[in-house]
Amino acid sequence: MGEVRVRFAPSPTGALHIGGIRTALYNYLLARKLSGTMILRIEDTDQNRFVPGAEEYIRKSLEWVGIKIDEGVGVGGPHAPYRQSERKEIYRQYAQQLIDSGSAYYAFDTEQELEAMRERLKAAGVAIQQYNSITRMEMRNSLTLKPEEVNALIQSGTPFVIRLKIPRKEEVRLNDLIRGWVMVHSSQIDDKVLMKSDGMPTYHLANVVDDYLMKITHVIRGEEWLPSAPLHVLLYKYMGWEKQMPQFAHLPLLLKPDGNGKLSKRDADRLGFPIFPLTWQDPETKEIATGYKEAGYLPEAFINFLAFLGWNPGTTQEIFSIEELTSEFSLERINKAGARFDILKAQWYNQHYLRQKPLEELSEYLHSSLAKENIACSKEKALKIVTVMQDRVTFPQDFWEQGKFFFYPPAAYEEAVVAKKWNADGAKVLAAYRDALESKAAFDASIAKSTLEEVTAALGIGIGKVLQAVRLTITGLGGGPDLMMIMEIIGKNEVIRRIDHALKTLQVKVS
RNA sequence: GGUCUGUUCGUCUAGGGGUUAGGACACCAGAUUUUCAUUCUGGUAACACGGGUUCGAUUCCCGUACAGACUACCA
Repeated sequence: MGEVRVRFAPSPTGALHIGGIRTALYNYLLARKLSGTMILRIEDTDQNRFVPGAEEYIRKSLEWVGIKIDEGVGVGGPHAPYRQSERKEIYRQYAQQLIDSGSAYYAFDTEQELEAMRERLKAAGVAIQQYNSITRMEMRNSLTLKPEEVNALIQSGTPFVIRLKIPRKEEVRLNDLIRGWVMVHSSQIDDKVLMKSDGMPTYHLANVVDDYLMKITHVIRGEEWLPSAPLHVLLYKYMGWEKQMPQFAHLPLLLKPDGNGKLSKRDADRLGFPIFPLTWQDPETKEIATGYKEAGYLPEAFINFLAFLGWNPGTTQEIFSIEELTSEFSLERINKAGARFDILKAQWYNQHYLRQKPLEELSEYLHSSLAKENIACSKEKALKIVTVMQDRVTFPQDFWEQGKFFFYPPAAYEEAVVAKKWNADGAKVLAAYRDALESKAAFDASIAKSTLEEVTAALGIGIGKVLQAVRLTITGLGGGPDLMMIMEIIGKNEVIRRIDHALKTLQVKVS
């Protein structure tokens, strides 16, 4: 076999969702694994559903997750254009070829006539109500009309579509790389529209023509396409392209976390997790949907997580860089069954990758994001904070969200902790600790600790008895990173200020 | 309804005619951390059901159930 060529062919009808990204990823992994070419084709043949900005969104999303396009929209290539709306003439020619060879025909039926036909069949108790080898003979098309009539209709500008003439009885077989042999009888397939009355091709025609012309070797797409794959096989056959027909691999679907059905944006909204890679604002409704990127997911975590939703290496290794994925990936190890989506696993991956990040990078991140909020923070302080916080965070923003006490005194003291840990001994120690700290020239974590030890020893109070009260005083919380490090980071003066404040406001509670 | 595709712990999955059915996430417990989290150790938990085939079936075959997709001049 020659060079491997795969394509990701989304339709620009809105934001690309997570399932689409996974499809793109599998295509990309196969291309890289086999030193092939990854093509991006935009399937914008439905003018009604076109959404401005969607194409750019697709490109940016792929870029964010690290999927590089070798050929296609945005990068060009030998088979340009890669936007189907710009290839209209090509499809028209091939549709004509099909008509000439007798594999397709013109149909002039109106929407009402089609509806009436379906109603009639339904009323008669016919199981399938479709335009097929039987019903087409009673419709208005170039099979039932005289050639002169057909010509007259076309000349007069009557809207028409071109339909594929599906044989009445033929066993259509295809060997799916994931599912094995799939057989469908042609009587189950309808005479699909190939060219719409607006002159645009439908997915079926455009897809087959482009895959052929662009020399695609593997069609990797979602399982929702499996039912129409036999139709595509027939198209290859009627075009005379059987030998060049790509191999098919239909991917299992992503299912909603709870209940039944496939994963949808509604589930994501309802359960509170992102469904899009990047934040997307619907140009119509203006509704904003937060993306994985903005929610704090690292692209490497996102990719690792996604790759494992339907694929596994067959070993117990679960952490894979994109490079490792490309070398281990294989179509054979893709599952058949749909995968239920679980955001908790994505969070675990994120936490893992975040911990692998170099401290310098994290502190740089913290420093710059604080600067954006106009919060003063030296680089040294940022580095200390991320050092002490790194193994407690899941998302980068947690450094700030769970570490506000590094910048502000507690706005309130956690009720439960006050009730349980604040006591007279604590207040007594704190008052003495405050004075002891004030008298010391130097200050850091170890001095903070030794001073506290001295004070508690002098008062004859166990340090464990009051430590939580000290923490409460400094952070307002019952848990957090090493207290002595927190004190070092905020500095002696701030520690004293917070103790004074706590003594003033919390004292009353013990009297 | 019809066609097609599926079905191993709660979830993602490994495995495959004879296994203590393995791992990960989640959950629970213990240890460490004079806090919480981390970390470590341990634990609960699965072959949808019914028939075959077979010495033996979770694994192969057939049904049933359940689930999903498709059934447009949408992709």
